[in-house]
Amino acid sequence: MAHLAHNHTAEDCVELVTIFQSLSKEDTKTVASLVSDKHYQSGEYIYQAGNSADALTIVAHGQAKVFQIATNGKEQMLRILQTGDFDGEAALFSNKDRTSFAQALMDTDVCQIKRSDFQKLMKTSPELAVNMVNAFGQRIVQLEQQTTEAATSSIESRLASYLLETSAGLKKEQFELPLKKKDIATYLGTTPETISRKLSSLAKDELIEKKSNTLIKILDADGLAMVE
Amino acid sequence: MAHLAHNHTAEDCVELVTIFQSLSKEDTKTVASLVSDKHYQSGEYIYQAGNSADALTIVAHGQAKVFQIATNGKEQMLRILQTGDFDGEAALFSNKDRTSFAQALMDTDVCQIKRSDFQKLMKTSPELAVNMVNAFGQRIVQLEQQTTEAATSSIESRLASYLLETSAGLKKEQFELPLKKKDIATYLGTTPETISRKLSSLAKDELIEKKSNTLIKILDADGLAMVE
DNA sequence: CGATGACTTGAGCACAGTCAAGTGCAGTGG
DNA sequence: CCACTGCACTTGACTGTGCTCAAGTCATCG
Repeated sequence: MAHLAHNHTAEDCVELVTIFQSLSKEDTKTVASLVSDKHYQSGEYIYQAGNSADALTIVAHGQAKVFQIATNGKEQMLRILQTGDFDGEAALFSNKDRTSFAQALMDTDVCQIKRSDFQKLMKTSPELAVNMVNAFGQRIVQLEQQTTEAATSSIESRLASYLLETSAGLKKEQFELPLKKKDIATYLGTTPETISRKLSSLAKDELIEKKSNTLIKILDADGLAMVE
Repeated sequence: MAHLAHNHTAEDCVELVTIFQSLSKEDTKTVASLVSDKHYQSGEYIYQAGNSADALTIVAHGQAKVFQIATNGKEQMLRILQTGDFDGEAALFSNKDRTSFAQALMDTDVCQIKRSDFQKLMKTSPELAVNMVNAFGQRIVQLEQQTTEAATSSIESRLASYLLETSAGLKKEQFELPLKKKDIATYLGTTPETISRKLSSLAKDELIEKKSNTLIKILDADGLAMVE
């Protein structure tokens, strides 16, 4: 299945990803022809630290987590890739090894473009290059905010923000937590025990309601935003 | 002085900055003609949050700190701009307002290129665009590491890493701290008091020597790297 | 020489991490 | 159909890191 030009998933990828939007029809075709696609089952690794980072990875369908292992062995989640998201910061600028892991959280289709192909493409399509710079810029702003929030806010506040973001992303006030508590914990730089306690605390303050173990309803969004 | 093409500082900027290296001679001239330069005294703000972010900022000579103010009012340092560094993640990809501040830490010369000029330039010079993507990629990797380290390591460990990085950057085992303790504190997400205590602690363990208030000598680099 | 700001040191406290025991649920096999 | 295993999660008790507040020292500069 992989490496077939113009197959269904490859076209999906090209259509899905913001950096490829606003490209000429011709460019779009070229991109599709360079894309290879692959399927991963829940729990499988899409790539691992130490792999040579030689491809841009696009999630065509599914969900994956990207994380690093700190020197002390602790896991730190960097981001969740949803359908349409892509990853390849490191992949595209050097021959260096990857420093992070990506793991499928459900059955997931991804597309990949080789670094060398992509760099060639950028040189011939200024549109694409500009889109790429813009996408990276947004990612940098988002990372800076994550860093700032992690360093200056309490866990409870970060958890509240996380719930608001998740709710906004799904456009629902009531939703299933898309991650295991363990994963939420590493995302927020804390432990599952603390997540559990803080969720109870937020529920006690009537800011959220715990419908079930994984089903959360937001009762007071403004209140959540003001958690210190 | 500002807005004069081909002036001395403008050429400095173009030569200094990695993203402009490996450009054709012609492109280099074009860049230089688009650059405006400005001088800031120690303590002056180069830009502030809320300003429209419409220019790429390059440090031609001097040093500046870039920081954000968290919602709870705490200051978080994002990075130090040294001679040759540039800043403009947000500046270059949208018309959005800035979310961060940049303040000169000494007398500092900066150059600026307007967002619109720069985007035009990228479309005509694929080389530049590729350089830009690569530079952003490196910044993203660095930010991800900063996030991971902040979330998973103790202050003492982060301080140790900071000292090692600073030492490596200056290529000296003995060096003046380039920042006030207050600034180091916000950089590492802590307080001046804690910095003071942890430095004493590292000195007691004979990993460093406090020659004076601001002069540090690294005694045991391997030991520092292993601080938990 | 006094004033200002940077830094240090100390005491008390709170947030959140660790460790440990227990609960609930899903999947497996008898 | 129920016991058993494994895993995610919860809850409790304890501890420690690092923050806050406050007082004191030191250095620089007018």
